Amino acid sequence: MARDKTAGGQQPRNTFAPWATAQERRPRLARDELVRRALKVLNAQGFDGLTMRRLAAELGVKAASLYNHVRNKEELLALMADAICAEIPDLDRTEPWREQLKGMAREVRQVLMSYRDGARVLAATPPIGPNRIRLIEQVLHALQSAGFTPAMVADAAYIANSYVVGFVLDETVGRTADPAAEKGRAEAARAWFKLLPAEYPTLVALADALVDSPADRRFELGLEALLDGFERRLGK
Amino acid sequence: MARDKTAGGQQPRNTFAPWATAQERRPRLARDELVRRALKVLNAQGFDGLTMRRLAAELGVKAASLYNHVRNKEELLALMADAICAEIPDLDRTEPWREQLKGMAREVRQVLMSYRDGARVLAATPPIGPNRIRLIEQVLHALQSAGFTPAMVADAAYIANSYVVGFVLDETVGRTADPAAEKGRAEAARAWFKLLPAEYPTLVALADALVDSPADRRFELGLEALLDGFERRLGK
DNA sequence: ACCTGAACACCGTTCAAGT
DNA sequence: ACCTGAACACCGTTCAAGT
Repeated sequence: MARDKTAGGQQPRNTFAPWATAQERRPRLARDELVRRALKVLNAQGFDGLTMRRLAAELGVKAASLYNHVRNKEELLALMADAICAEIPDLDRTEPWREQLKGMAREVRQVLMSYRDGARVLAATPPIGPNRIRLIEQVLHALQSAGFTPAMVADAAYIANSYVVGFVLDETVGRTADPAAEKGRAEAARAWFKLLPAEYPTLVALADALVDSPADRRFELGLEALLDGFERRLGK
Repeated sequence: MARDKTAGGQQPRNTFAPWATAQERRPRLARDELVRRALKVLNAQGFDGLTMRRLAAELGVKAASLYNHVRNKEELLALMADAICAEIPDLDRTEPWREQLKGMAREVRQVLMSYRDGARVLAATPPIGPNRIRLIEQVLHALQSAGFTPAMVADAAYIANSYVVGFVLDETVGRTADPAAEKGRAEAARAWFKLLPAEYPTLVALADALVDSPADRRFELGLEALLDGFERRLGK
């Protein structure tokens, strides 16, 4: 009873496990579909709204069924993180190391921003998926080829990753999808800054600069600053 | 019934609300005590284990009572974040701007690391408490006095904050309190790195450098790199 | 002014039972 | 091989009721 509530469709009734009857067992497909749908729920509900029960409902299934495909929510999140990273393209090895790292950082930020709370998924999850490792490998390679020492390669890669994810995390927190609401938030912040008591003169004076600082420019600035610092240590 | 389970003590039975009978109403004290205890629960149980119900138990009270002192858990977390920031000392205005920022960054990291999941509390919370604002004011002042443009002051302050919090967040994730377990984790990571398939030659080659990179050195490196980058833009 | 009991609407996860 | 019902041990939050 109560079947077919999920989609409006002419597709098979249960879009999650139709292959079970349609052909050979293909557990791989099930997992991929699971993750795809989990990302859909993430975009619709946000990180805190992504729930095993809601994902199950999205799949037209009961929550307990999910545990046939995934050990627990932690594993689901790890799979989601890797699926997100799968969208990040390979580095272009023909470019100089600085350009390679810059491109990678921009791509990571862009992909993370294309999902609601994408950075939170990455931050909540150990970097063990094949796609994340692929990216790490490439960053390490670019730095090593540039002539950095092994210790410096390791540190620079860590730092670059933590900068990008931390930045997007910061950028995302308390953010809404609605651009009108965003504008309201900005104006409220501006007014709030300007009304601060006199103990905070610099903050009041810089209120406009703080509110109007575009995240894109800020991201580039921090990135260039970091790369400047790395470059300076190329001879070690 | 079942009173006095909380402490082992000769203090008043209910250490949370004794002032209610002891003297005038002092709601301020109650809030401070609430936050103090919440931080204790945080250290004992971690961010995910910090629960309104557990905090209530720690205070010898039922969960519903907490809502007399705090609007909701979000507000509690904001108060906790500000209490943590209260421990971070003022900048020393007699020092050059670089030293001031470096000192602040180190202090923030140190204080965040002194609490279990301290960085998660900061990251989950908007920077609106008086102590956080005090720190922002001081960083802005240091940068402005150094001669950076308003836009650059705003960006550099944002970036510095996001670097420090992001770094500690990264540093903390999946970490345990037990140093023996930490050592085990490191060795497992080393072995895991070395066993990666041949598509990841750089990662395998750098396994030792990656595992042995001390977080302190890494933090300093990223910090110096950022400050180098900022300094380079002093003339704008 | 504060605390409590009881409830509401949720969580993640397990497990015997079904097909 | 997979899904379900039912349960377990939790969540945050509200609200009428007590003192």
